[in-house]
Formats: sequence, structure tokens, C-alpha cells
Amino acid sequence: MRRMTRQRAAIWDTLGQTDEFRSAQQLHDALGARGESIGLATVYRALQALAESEDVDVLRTADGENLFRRCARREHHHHLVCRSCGRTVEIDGPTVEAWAALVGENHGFRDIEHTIELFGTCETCVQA
Amino acid sequence: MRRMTRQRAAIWDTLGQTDEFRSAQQLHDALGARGESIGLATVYRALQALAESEDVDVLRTADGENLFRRCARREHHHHLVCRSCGRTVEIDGPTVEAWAALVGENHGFRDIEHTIELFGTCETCVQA
DNA sequence: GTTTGTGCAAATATTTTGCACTTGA
DNA sequence: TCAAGTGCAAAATATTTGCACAAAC
Repeated sequence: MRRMTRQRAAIWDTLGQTDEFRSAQQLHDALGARGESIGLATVYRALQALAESEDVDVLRTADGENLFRRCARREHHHHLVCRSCGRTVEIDGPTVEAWAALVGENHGFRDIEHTIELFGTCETCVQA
Repeated sequence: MRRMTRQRAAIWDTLGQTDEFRSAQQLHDALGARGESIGLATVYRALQALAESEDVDVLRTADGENLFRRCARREHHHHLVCRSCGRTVEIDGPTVEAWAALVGENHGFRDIEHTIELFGTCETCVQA
């Protein structure tokens, strides 16, 4: 079903080089800088596939851009992102998970899903 | 600073006609059906202004479209949206608010903001 | 060898913007 | 009057897709 190509290997590898979320464009640039010539459409297609198989996290910024990152953990989790430097912390929130499920049920909703992202300014950036 | 024009009045009025979230496009169509000829750009500009002054709620769908709705309540709150019929329930969550603030602080982040949306299938749609 | 992936360029879709013209206060 | 608002069409953004070609398995 899924073939390992030079392009996909390079994308996966590049994704592993940092912990930060990056856009398809940034990834494409990084690949170029690395000497890998890969079409932007291919990057999008690869990221889409990786997101689908949950091998990368997807984060939607306020201005509608998708950012991708190789997952550190496999389970469901959320993120706390520094709005200044982009540093990311992975969060797991039994509290909110429970809250979300409860609120949904209270209103007679089934199959609750939730989107939760936290944004703030990290310690380093506050000082700067 | 802010002038009341025929266009803005019509947009505001049309927003009040339903409780559902609608896109700029849908609003524009509804206005047309009503006999009001208003430029799409004007609709966008009006909605942007209304969102800024918090007179409408903005919801970002998974596919990156902005939906708007006249606020029922003034304060900060979240939504539970039916993925099938679009019915919306406004939620206020002291629990999550507190959780978000706490998580942020624990990681040394300041000025925490959060994005939280719940999606599910409502009772009516489950039966159907 | 056949099916899946790739590259390119063109297409989509949504939202924004420049600019000349209107209009509300 | 005259700053603020509007309309239109063009631009900007982010992502997707058609199709001919290349490459995994």
C-alpha cells in the first residue's frame, strides 16, 4: 500500500531533525537546503499521508496554516506553543479529556472529538 | 469610528435570523436572496470588524473556513457543534479555563490563550 | 509489469487589498 | 465636508489535482 521512496525518506528524516512544528513550505525549503529536490506537492501529499496514519501531529495556526511535527508520543495529546519562538510542549490532559466527554454527554452528543491548543509566551521569550 | 450603513445593518440583521454558524459566502448568498446587493468583500470586512469587537463568534472548521454567528452571550466561551447538522451549543467551562491556565503556568508560559472546540453528533442526528 | 508516487503547472478556495467612488454623520 | 465605507477586480495564501512520466516491489 505504501512505498518507501527517496522523497518520503527524506521528508521523514527532515521531520526528525527538530522538535518544532513546521509548515509544508518550511519543510520543502529545508529539504532544498539539504540538497534534496522534491516537489512541494509531494511534500504536501506525504504530510497528508503521515497525518492520516498519525505519524505526525498537525497543528492549525490562527491564520489557517497547517504545521507538522513528528510525534513524540503515540497517544492522543495536545500542545502548548510559544507564540514568539514556536517552542512546543506536549500536554496530556486527563482533566480536559474527561471534561470534553462529560460536556458532550450532558447535551446528548455522541462521538465527541475535541480540538484544544494552548498558546502562550514561554519563559525565555518573556525575559527577552 | 464606526458608521451604520445599509450594508452593515443588513449583515447584522441576517446574522440574527438563525442560530447556526455560517460562512461569509453563505451570508453573502442569504443577503442576495433577501434582495440586498452587497459585495463579498464588504461582508468579509464587516464580519472581521464584528469578530474584533466580539459581537460575533468565529469558528474555524477543520478545512480552514471561518464560520460566524451572532453571540448569544458576551463572555468567553466555547462551542459544541454537531458534525452532521451544524447545531451549536455554547459551553462555558470554568474547568478547562482553569486547566489551561494551570498547564501554562506549570511550563513557565505567560499570557495563555486557548482554542477549544468540541464536535459530536447530536441526539437528533444519531437517531436519523 | 503493474501499481503507486512524483513533478509540474494549473486549478481551487478563501480571504485580503488597492483604488476610485459613495455615503453617513 | 470629508473621513469612513463600499464595490470590483486583482492579489495573496495555502493547498489540491490532472496528467504524463518515473520508480518501487
